[in-house]
Amino acid sequence: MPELPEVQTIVNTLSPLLAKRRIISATLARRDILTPPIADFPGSIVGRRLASITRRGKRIVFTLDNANRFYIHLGMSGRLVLADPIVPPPRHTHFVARFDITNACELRFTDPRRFGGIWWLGDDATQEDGMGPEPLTLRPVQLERLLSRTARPIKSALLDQSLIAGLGNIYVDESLHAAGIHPLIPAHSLNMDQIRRLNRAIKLILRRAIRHRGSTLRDYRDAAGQPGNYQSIHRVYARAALPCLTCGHPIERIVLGGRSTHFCPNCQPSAAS
DNA sequence: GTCCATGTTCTTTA
DNA sequence: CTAAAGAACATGGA
Repeated sequence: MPELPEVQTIVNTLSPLLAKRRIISATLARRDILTPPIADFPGSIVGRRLASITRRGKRIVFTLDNANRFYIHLGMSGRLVLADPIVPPPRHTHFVARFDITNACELRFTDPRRFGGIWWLGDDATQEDGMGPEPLTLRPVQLERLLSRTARPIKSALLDQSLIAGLGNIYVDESLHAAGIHPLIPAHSLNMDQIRRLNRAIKLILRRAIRHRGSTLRDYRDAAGQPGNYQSIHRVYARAALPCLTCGHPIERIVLGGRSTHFCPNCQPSAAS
């Protein structure tokens, strides 16, 4: 599924095209992707202008001109694509919206597995969203604070959206490798030097991934329907048994918290360095 | 048929 | 109480 870089790529494309535009039609093909199941979601957004499209964690947040907000989460297989209405929408297209834009295109939310969906937030901007800070602006002292509170493996801690927002399985593995930190090390036992390295590595990896328009393993597409390019330069993710691109040692794959976890036992020693 | 998948959340187990 | 493991959700590709 899309993680922060993929979601940011979509937002970067959609925002200049759709911000300040008016929604002229909306179709919710299946109600069960909407949380909470408000009575008339299309009726609540048609006729309004989009004030902004932004990213928060892995969420794509739409703010209307009347301060109502909703967000789309892409789950594992979700896509949010602008397409020519002449072209029939693919299977599993659950939501479509049109805007007062001159070039004929409509916004389509398509999600076969339906782990994603649309969440209606209403106009209360004060409510807590339950997510931790954004990794791209995180300071080492903040990261140290967050990690000091838990003995879980560092990989599990970084995947926890309530601790840090936006990281997923790919970029946690890539960041830990870039920082030279073993995924099983308890989060609270990282020393300050490791935390600074990790903080730097996360930002470096995320920025690089955004520059390459994200990673496409299978389902991810950007808002124009194009795959990302970053998957071709993953250094550990999905490279089990292949030589580490840094030292040549075979990449190891373990299962941690039910997720595939890839690391180089040589570059990422399990004992504190 | 099997296993696996970019996520989240709930339940079970220890 | 905490935390880790496991299962569930649903679809499709290899």
